[in-house]
Amino acid sequence: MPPPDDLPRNAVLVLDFLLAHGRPASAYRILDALRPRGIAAPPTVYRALDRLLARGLVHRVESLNAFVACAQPDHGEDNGFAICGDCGRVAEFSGRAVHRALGAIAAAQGFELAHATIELAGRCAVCRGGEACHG
Amino acid sequence: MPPPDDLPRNAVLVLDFLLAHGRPASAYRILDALRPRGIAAPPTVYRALDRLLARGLVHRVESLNAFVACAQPDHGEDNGFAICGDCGRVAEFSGRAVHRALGAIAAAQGFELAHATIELAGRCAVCRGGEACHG
DNA sequence: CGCCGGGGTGTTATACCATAACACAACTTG
DNA sequence: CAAGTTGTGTTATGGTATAACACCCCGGCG
Repeated sequence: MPPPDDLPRNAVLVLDFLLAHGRPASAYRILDALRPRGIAAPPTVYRALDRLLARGLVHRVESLNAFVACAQPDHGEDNGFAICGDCGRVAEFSGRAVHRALGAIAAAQGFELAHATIELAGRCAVCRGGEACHG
Repeated sequence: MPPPDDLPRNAVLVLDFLLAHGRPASAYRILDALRPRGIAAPPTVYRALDRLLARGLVHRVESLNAFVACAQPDHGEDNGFAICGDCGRVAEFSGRAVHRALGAIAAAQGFELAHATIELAGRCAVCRGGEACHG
């Protein structure tokens, strides 16, 4: 199931930008960044994001309405993000253990779990260290 | 810290609607419902929601960009929602155990956890039962 | 009384997030 | 070539959220 590297041109542009960006970016932020590279309208960005999401190369961060490149495309479906309120970076963790626990909670209510969204807000180790974080 | 019942008029209108509605509603959905009651513009709804969120009487469902009344305002900060993809209802669970686990995961990365967002997508027991769920 | 201040509200305008709908070019397959 | 599929470009629109400003009500206080 993992991604064969036959991505269309626009998807590559978007993925490269997100990887370089190193933190979540909104679709319109991506659009602005890629205008010089020939991307002119929102649907182009969203189409590229759809492909990348489908392959697990990018994740959506619900609480930010934003998207982030996945550093390790080999993990499962259910990921968590620790979102630093100071610098905006996210640390991703593959929440398999958490997922199991949540699956049990859901099952106890007769709920059939398809996908879990787990997002942690707080401050990352760098920002806690006292340094301003402008990276 | 729990809510003394001195809510402003508009907050009461919004909360009553959400309680009656029984599932998440977007701010604009709320606005439409309350237009006959004299609410005319988005900021009015968002102000009421801000109050209700601050008191824990309402929760935001990130993955739906929507809001839902909290049936048991006595639980903690970190809640989970099990969101049925068929009928749109959510079951809320107070994820204290989950929160502890997530806190440990975050701490292992030096992350200071302020708030956890946990949302499960899937199908609820009613909809799994085969009945169409139009409630 | 006259003044001030704060909270809640109303209103307009605007920014940001996301997608529908249609047209077109490139490619491949029969 | 005709037909189908995939990626793309473009326009227009709908849904979500907030900034900025004006107003009213009410309570305190000189």
